[in-house]
Amino acid sequence: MITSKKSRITYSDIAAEAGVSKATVSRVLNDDGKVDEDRRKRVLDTVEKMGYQRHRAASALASGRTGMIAIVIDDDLSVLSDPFYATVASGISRVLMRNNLQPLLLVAEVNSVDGPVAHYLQGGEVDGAIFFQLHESTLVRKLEKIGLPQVIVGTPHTNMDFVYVDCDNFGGGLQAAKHFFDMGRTTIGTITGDIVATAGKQRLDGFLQAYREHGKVASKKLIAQGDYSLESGRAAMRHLMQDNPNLDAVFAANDLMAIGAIAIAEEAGKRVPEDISIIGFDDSLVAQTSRPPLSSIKQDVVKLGETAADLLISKLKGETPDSVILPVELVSRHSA
Amino acid sequence: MITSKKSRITYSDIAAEAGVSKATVSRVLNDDGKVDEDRRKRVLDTVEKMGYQRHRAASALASGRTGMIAIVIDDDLSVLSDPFYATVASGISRVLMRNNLQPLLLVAEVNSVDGPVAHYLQGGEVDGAIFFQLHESTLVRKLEKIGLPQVIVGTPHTNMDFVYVDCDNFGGGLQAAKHFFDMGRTTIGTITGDIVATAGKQRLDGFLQAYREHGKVASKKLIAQGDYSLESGRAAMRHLMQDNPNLDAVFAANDLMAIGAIAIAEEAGKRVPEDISIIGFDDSLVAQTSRPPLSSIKQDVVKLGETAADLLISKLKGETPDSVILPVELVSRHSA
DNA sequence: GTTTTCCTTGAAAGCGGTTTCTTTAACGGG
DNA sequence: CCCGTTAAAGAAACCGCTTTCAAGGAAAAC
Repeated sequence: MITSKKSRITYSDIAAEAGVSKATVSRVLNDDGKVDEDRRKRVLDTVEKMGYQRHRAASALASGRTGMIAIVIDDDLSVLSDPFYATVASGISRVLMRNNLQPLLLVAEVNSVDGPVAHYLQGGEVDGAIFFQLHESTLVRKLEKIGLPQVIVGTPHTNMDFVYVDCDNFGGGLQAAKHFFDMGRTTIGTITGDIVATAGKQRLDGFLQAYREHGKVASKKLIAQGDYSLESGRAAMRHLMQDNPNLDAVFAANDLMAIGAIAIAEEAGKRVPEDISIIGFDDSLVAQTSRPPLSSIKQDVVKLGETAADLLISKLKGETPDSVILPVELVSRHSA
Repeated sequence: MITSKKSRITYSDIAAEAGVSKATVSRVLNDDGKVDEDRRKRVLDTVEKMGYQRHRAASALASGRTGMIAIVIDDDLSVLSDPFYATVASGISRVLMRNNLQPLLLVAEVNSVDGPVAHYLQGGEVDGAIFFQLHESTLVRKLEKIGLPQVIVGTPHTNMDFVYVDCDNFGGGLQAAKHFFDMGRTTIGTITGDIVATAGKQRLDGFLQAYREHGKVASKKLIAQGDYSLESGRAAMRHLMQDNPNLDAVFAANDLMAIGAIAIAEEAGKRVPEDISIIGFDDSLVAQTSRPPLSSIKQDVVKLGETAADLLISKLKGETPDSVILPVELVSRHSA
């Protein structure tokens, strides 16, 4: 046997060894069907024996399919400190690799419709893209027109028929508020996130729904706006306590604001959870390290990524999958 | 002008339009030099005018260079909740894109020398790889032999001549302990991280160095081992306080353990920072949300990623860059 | 038994760049 | 003014895989 220096093994080698044509090898390796079972087996054995590895670039060039999926993350500083993205990405990565697809990480300014990212995605360098929820969906819309398969992590604002996956924000708000009612709390406030964005709005809507289900209406004074930052949580809590002397429960749209709220409550001499119960959202690390440990609405973030990848793969196959809403769950710690 | 349906613009188009050969176009676009300035300009103008975009796969096939860089992250659950990785990755991504390279995200089990990741990296699918510090460096060693350019984020255990980038762990420990001495503290303890791993060991060594510079030696009772988890921080702090009644300062090798330490100190009736000062490491989000806010050693994590990418690009050019240690800085909050 | 149809198989033409090799042109020296 | 030398430009081969197309053989239809 002539061991060639270090030249890679190609279809020609396989074909020669297995006594078939390159075309047949290709058909076998791409599950094209229409191949005699004997030959098929022979090819597969040879592939295995010779340790063949597909040359992606060659394949991409010939077929037009690159096997690359872009994970597009808007390069906003707030993104960086949030473990959420890394966790979702790991879920995505796992599923894609299992399907022989490569996750391409694009951290960049996404806002412009003809920035580098836009060009890149339109240039046929990827077979599909997974976007994280974005404020500006013009790019997504444009790519949709072009026909690039995409999936969005998070609920898009505009209710266009994008395929997306998100956790049950509404249900989370509902559960939190219900829990308070079940505890016998009466004056339940909420600190919202950015309610222009969908997640913030839905969490608030769920919260309001719980009031409705109890035949009540949440007065405006019980709703304070935040922006997901610690400081905004503190400010909002100050307003809530000032406007509602009997305040005995607060649902914050994320953990950071919840922690700010706890701090303010205790500074005002209130005990948590005895006097005021507090529930956050995300069940992040800070929820566990806070004192008292923060009760929080938990979402399965890895699953979020896995689902996004599954949806995209489904689209790649030409199917038209429905968007997915993943369930959330209240993790009871000490604060509620 | 005949506008072809949607066929992409190729070298042939450029060549025809500019009145040169494909070869010349290639030379211009790859900075091969040796091209007449006039033609060069003409080609570049034409490229601009026609909105040409390079076809990566074709380029990769012909040249053998894929333009892809793997970012390899060991798929360990602990990874997922740590924003560190995402932040580094964003730094990497930014620099790579600027250099027309693509970051490929590989989140997978890295440990095996012939697992899928290993095969992938050896298969010529990427031009280089950036590893996050790993316990098992056999794979890296193997790839080094093969000649794949790689850079490691974090200090490798084995002091082989891998190129790596890390923050100044030693300096961080040193600074923290020095700060305590400068404050007039006398009984300064430390809670170590995993001291089998390099970072943990170096932070401890820096800490010990401060003692030495003050002509003292830290007794063994002042060193408690942790494993970076909140609970281990609590346990270690209990030991420290028990063994050292006069304990008045603690340097913890990460923020999470520092927060555990604060909790234990306060439970024991000590005031932070009046009775006991505490400094953590990482300056993570939890340092800011903790009460009292945690003083911490801060590293520039984005820079870490950018540097890693710069180093790799340097290697790609055939240079042999030196490893880099980035400076750290003490962020004073309330706890020290 | 012969003709038609269906289906598997192989040959070959790309896919869009890169690179070697050859040609052509320019320049300087004798 | 001619020849040798050097440098830039072009032609063409090639990278490894996919896919069309035509051929051939088996099965089905007549």
